[in-house]
Amino acid sequence: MKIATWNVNSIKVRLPHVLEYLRETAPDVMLLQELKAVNEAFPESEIGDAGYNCAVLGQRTYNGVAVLSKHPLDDVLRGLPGDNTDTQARYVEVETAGLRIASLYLPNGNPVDSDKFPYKLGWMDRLIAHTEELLETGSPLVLGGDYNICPTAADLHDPEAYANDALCRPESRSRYRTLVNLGLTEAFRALHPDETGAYTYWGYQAGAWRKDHGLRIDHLLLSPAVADRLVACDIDKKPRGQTQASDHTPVWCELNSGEREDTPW
DNA sequence: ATGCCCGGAACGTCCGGA
Repeated sequence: MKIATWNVNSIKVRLPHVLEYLRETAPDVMLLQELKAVNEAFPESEIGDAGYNCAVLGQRTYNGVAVLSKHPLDDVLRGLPGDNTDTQARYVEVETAGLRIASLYLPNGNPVDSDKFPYKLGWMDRLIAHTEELLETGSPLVLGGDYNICPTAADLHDPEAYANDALCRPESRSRYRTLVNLGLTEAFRALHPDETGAYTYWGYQAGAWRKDHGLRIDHLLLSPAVADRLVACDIDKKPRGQTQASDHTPVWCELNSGEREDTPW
């Protein structure tokens, strides 16, 4: 089965691209971020016609996340636990296809001298705490989305220029490592340990796409039982090259059925 | 140089994005 994640930067503008992507690549589960639309404006009927059930946490103007699945969706959790005063729509988690799976849009955190940076770090602390609880349940888990984290200097075109950026700051990266070190596998890096120049985001400004000045900030994190099933993971650059593209492009992974193919003793 | 481009909200121009 295939799982993909994509920050679409407005579901209203990007719906034709999303429908085309679903038709061409047919993921079992598609995680979307930056819908920039309220629940009522989410194109559930068009996506339903394409064969997908939807779990949506929308918001006006900013944020907004969704999980689309060819399989039934159950036990939907809307919002990241740990702060009842947080009104930003950045997390939705479901049970589908035998997995616990979340679509997340981690705060950007810039500028780092504003309250946005501590908000990002606090959100990451809540994500770590919630993930610890999820792992304790033993459910196979996938956490996918726009993490707004460049894990290492190998994950962006110009590390020096971003040294003090919230995407690269040590406070951000250390929390990301803590999250992964709970026992998660980052799918792309696990299968492409030495690849450089692999990006999922190219800004709209300064010809970044044309010059391949990108960042790898969209990730799929897998719990151990899911990582055991990982057979492929890659970045689909095609959507970023289309006219009226999102500034992000999809990342996907392929999981086998979980049946061991070797002969048991 | 925190702007270059883009989407949203709104109707002039600013905010947020990363």
